[in-house]
Amino acid sequence: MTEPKTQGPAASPETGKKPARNGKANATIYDIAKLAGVNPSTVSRALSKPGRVSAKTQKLIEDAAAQLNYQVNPFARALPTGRTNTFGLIVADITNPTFFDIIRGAQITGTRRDYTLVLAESAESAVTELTAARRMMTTVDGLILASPRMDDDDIRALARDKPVVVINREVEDVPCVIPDVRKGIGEAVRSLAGNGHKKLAFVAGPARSWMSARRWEGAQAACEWSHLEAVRVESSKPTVDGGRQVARDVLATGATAVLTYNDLLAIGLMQELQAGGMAVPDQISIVGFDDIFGADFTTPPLTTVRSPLGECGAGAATRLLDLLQGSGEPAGTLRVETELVLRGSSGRVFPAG
Amino acid sequence: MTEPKTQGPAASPETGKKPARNGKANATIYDIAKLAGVNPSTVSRALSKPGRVSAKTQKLIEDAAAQLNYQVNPFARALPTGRTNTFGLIVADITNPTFFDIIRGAQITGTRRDYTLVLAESAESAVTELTAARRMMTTVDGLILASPRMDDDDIRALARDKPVVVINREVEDVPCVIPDVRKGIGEAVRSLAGNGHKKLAFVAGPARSWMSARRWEGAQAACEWSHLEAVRVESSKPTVDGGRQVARDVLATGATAVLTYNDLLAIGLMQELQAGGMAVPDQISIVGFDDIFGADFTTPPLTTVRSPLGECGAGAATRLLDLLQGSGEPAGTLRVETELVLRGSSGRVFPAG
DNA sequence: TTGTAGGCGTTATCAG
DNA sequence: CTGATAACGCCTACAA
Repeated sequence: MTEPKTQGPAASPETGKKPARNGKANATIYDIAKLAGVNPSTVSRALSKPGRVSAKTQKLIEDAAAQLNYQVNPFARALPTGRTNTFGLIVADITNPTFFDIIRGAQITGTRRDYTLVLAESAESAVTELTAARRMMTTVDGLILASPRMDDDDIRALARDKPVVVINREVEDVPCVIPDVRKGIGEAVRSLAGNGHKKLAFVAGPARSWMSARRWEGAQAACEWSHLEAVRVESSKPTVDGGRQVARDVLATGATAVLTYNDLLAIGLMQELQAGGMAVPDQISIVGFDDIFGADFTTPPLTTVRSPLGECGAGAATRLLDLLQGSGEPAGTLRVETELVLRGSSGRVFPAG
Repeated sequence: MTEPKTQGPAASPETGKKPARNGKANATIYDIAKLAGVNPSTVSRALSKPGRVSAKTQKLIEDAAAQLNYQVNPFARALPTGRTNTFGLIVADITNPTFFDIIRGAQITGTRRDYTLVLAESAESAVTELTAARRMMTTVDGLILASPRMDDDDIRALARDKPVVVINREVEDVPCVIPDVRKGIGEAVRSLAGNGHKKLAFVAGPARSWMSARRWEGAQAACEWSHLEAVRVESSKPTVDGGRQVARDVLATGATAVLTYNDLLAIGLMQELQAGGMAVPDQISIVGFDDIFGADFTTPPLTTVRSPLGECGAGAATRLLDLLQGSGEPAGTLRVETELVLRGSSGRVFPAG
C-alpha cells in the first residue's frame, strides 16, 4: 500500500511548483524538435524568423508545434534578446477620467500590434512615478508617460535607456504627443464672441501643470484676436469640488463666459452656479476642456473643447511601437487637434434681458 | 582612418541590442559577488531569502548591490521559478466606466503588494477574451476576469492552470467576487414604496448577462416584499443610447418608478423622458445601478444602487494574491454589499398632483 | 539549409 | 553558512 517508487516528473504532491497545477508542463522547442525529427535550433528559427528554413521542415515544425499546443516561454525568450513585447503606461491618477481614454487608446493599438500593456499609476507623486517607471523599465520594451509629474531630466534619463513617449507635455529630446489647443480654443472663443460676450474668465489648473499654462496662453491669444477681455482665476484643485469652490471668484470677475482648465472644474462650477440660482447659459456661458466621459450628462450638456485623449493614447503607442520595431528614430513631437464641441452650456448673453 | 579593431563589448554602433542604449549593461549577481568577494549563489540567497546568510556577508552583499545599483532581472528570475510578480486583468469593455473602478481597485492593491498589473480587454467577444486570457497565462502569475463572456468551462480550464478570480459572475469551483444586490435593491424598493409608488419597471440588461438576471430577481423579490408590482422591460443595449430607446416602452408600462440594469441606461432614459417634457422625479422616479463616475452629473443627480466596483477590483486582487502567496486555497466566493445612494432622481409620486 | 555549442541572469540542489 | 554546478527555455553566431 506504499506509494509506487517511480513517479512522473510532476510528482511531489506538495511542492507543486514548476509543472503548473495541471501536471502537464508546457511543451518546449525541444519537444517539438524531437517530434519533428530536427534540431531545436531549427525549431527556434522556424518559429521566429520567417523564411530561414525550408518550406518542408517549416510545415513539419509548425504541425508539431500545433499538435503539442506549444507556446513560447516569454521569459526564456526575453533573457537572451531583452525584448518582451510589452510596453508600460504610467498615468498620474487612475481615478481621473481624463486618463481612461488614454489607457484605452494605448491598450487597443498595443494589442493590435501584438504588444501587451502594463499599467501603473503615480498617484500624482513625482517620486512614486519615478520609482514605478524604473521598475517597469526592467520589464517592458518601452514606456509611455501620461502627464508625468517628474522632472524633465528624469524623463530624459529614462529615455536614454529605452524608448519613452510622453503625453500631454513637451520634453526636449523626447518624442511627445500633445493636443494643440489653439484650434479648439479659437473656435470656442469665436463662438463666444459671436454670441456677444465681452469678457472671459479662465479657470486655471494646477500651478505646475504644463497643459494649464498652454491653455491659458491659448485663451489669451484667442481673446486678443476676438477682442475679448481675458481674466484668469486660480483654482484649488482640478476637480468637481474645485469647480464649486471657484464659483464666487468667477462671479467676482464679472465675466459672462468661462473657460475652465478641464471638464471637472466646469461641471462643479456649473453645479454651484445653478444651485445659486443662475441660469446656464442664459446668464453665464460655461465651456469645459477635454470632453471627458460624462460631460454630456449635465443639464445643460457641457460645451467643451475636446482633447482627443484616445487619439493621444493611440498615437503614443503607435509612436512607441514604431520606435521599437525599428522604423528609424525620427520621433519629434506629434500634435493632435482639439476642437470645439458645442452643446448647451454656452450661448448668447442675456438673451432674455 | 579605419575603425580601431578593439572595441568594448558595447561597441557595434548599429546593432545596439543588448547593452541598452546607454551602454552600461545592468549589474548582475556575478558583479556583486566579485565586488563582495563571495560566490554568486550566496548573493542570490542574500538577496532573495531573508535570514539564510550570515549578518556580516549579508551587509557586505547589500552594500555591493547598492553601490552597483543592482536590479534583479525579472526574466532571469522567472525562468527557473516561473513566478513573475505580475497578474492579469481582462475586462469586457475598456470603454465602459463600470470597469474603470475595477481596474483602479485591482491596480492599487496590486502595487501595494508589489505586483504589477497587466491589462487586456476582450472587446465583448468571448473568443477574443479566451485568446487574451491564454496569452496572458504564460506571462502572469494569476488572472482576474471581470464580467467574463467566455463559457464556465473555459474559465475552469484556465483556473486549472493558474489561479483565477472572477468578478461579477459566479462560476462553480472558481473563486468569485460578486456584489450582493439584495440589500441595495431592497433599500431602493423600500424607499420607492415609502414614497407611494405602486408599480416598478425594471429595465433589463444584456440577455446573457449573469448580473442582469440577478438584478431582476432581486427586484422581483423586493417588490413582492414591499407589495409593489414589478414589470420587466427589455433594452437593446446597456448604454445611454439604449436608455433613450427604451423610454417609450417604459412609459407604456404605466409604472411611476424605474430601476435600470445600470446607470448608463438610467441616464439615457432620464434624458429622453425629460426631453419629452416629463419631470423627474415629480412624474417618474428613476433609479440606476452601479453608481458609476458621472452619475451625479445629471440634473437631478441620479439615485442609484451602488455596486462597490473598486472594492470588487481590490477584493479580487487580494484574493488572487493570497492564493499566489500561498495562504491556503480556501477561495470560495466573496460577496460585497450594495447600497442605495439616494439622490435627486427619485421621490414621491405626483407630489404636486 | 541545418546542426553544434555557448550564453542570457537566477534559482535550486548538493556538497563541504 | 557558503561554494560549486546544473538547470530554466530560447537565441545566435559559427561550423558543417
